[in-house]
Amino acid sequence: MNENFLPAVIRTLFIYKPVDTKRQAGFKTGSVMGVKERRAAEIQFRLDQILDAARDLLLCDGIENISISKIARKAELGVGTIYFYFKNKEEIFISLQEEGLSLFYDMIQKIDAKKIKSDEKLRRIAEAFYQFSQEHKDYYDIINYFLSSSRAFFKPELKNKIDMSGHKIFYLIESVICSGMADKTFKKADAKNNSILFFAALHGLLQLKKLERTTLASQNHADIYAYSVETLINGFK
Amino acid sequence: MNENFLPAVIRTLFIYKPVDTKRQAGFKTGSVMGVKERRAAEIQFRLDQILDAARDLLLCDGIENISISKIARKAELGVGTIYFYFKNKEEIFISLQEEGLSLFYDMIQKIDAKKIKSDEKLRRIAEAFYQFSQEHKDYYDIINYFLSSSRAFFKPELKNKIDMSGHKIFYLIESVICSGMADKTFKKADAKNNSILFFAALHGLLQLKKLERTTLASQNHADIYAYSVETLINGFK
DNA sequence: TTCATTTATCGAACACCGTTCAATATTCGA
DNA sequence: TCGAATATTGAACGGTGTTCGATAAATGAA
Repeated sequence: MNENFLPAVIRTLFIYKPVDTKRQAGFKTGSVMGVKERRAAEIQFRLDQILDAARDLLLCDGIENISISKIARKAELGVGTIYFYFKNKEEIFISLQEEGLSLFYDMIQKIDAKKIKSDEKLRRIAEAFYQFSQEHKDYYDIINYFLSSSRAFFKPELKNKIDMSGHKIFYLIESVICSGMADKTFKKADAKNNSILFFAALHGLLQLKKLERTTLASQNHADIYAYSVETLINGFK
Repeated sequence: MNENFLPAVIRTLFIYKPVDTKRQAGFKTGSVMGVKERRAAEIQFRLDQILDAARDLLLCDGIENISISKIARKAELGVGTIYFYFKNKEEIFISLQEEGLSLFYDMIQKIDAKKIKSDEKLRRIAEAFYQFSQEHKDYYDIINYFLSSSRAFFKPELKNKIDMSGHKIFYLIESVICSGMADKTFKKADAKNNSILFFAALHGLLQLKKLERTTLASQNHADIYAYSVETLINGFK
């Protein structure tokens, strides 16, 4: 049956899913919402719909198994519609990466809020990073997707979106180190550089996890990680 | 023209390239080489032929633009032939990665051979790593391809091949740190753990290079790297 | 030499992928 | 009510990695 031969109103009510889903979500023409607002809400609805599908796929099947056609099928949309809302696959990935970074930020932000010494904060942040890479492996994968991609640089606008979320994390670590220097827990040094070193080292160590049991030999990776965290923190003191 | 209708001998001499290339390479039937040896040499010849093509593509067009069909075209072989000599694309990549690791090993091995203090050796190794990531970017990319892939683990046999080359590098760094501990340049500690931390930190820092000028803000990446190397080495003292 | 077996080569075929685009439907503002 | 703008679609495109049956060449035993 070719749906296109049905009167539009019938299609809208019974077949034409996109509109139908919007209706279900409670969008109404009328005086409650202005036209502009409703449009904005509808666009947001579609963006969420697509990202929900993409996130499902990420968390279920892993980053390697996300494809536009799968996203489209799961979101009950056509492939072309995806490209109406996102410039390309990378842009969808960036949104998911932002979710991941934001999730991680929340974790370390809670640690920062605690009334504990700076060195202990760093220790717990490192612990949280390790935990994040294990328990939210898929989000961690998608963060790595950008961090370790071989394309030399991102297009400026994409880069900015990525960096917004990343910057907050670096900044938090830097501020922890800074206050550690203020209360003499840490010796005076370049806090920004130290925060980058700290993060980079943890990141590098997590990447080496897959060499566990061969190159890293009998060593237990978690032990190496814990040892390294202590060594780094001691270096700051 | 369908080559298959030509008598076999004609095809062999004028058209059937594979045999032709082998001939050019000087393989002869006869008493000089045993049959087994010649076969082994021919196989090696094909392996090299394929890897040469793959390496050319890697160094010319970058890791993202290597495809089996391109390798086949460049090597003047059929696609199927590639799969007769390599199980899959990953296996070709592993061979190239081994080349890269071996190249890097040679660089740091020369440093290790010098009669300089251990801390200076580490400094120069770090420098060499940075240099390697810049001047042999394509080799560095293909090393990262495996280090940062999201597939949880490699099949055991592949893993072993990867680790053979990687292990030597870690071992060399460890031995430098070890002898530094012996002559009191470094304080006593777990040399293996320290070597892993050292390498992981450098690796992490190099990955962060692409955040230069945004998340890393105005900071110059080379400066951060140099600072970090000093900080790490000081931590070992 | 003959001839079956093994080894080697090939490229079409397969099932995907990300992306584009003309066709079309819907909504909007005048 | 009627263009214009917006939204949706899926087929089509040119690519990917991999498989496989057809076929040729080399081998070794009879």
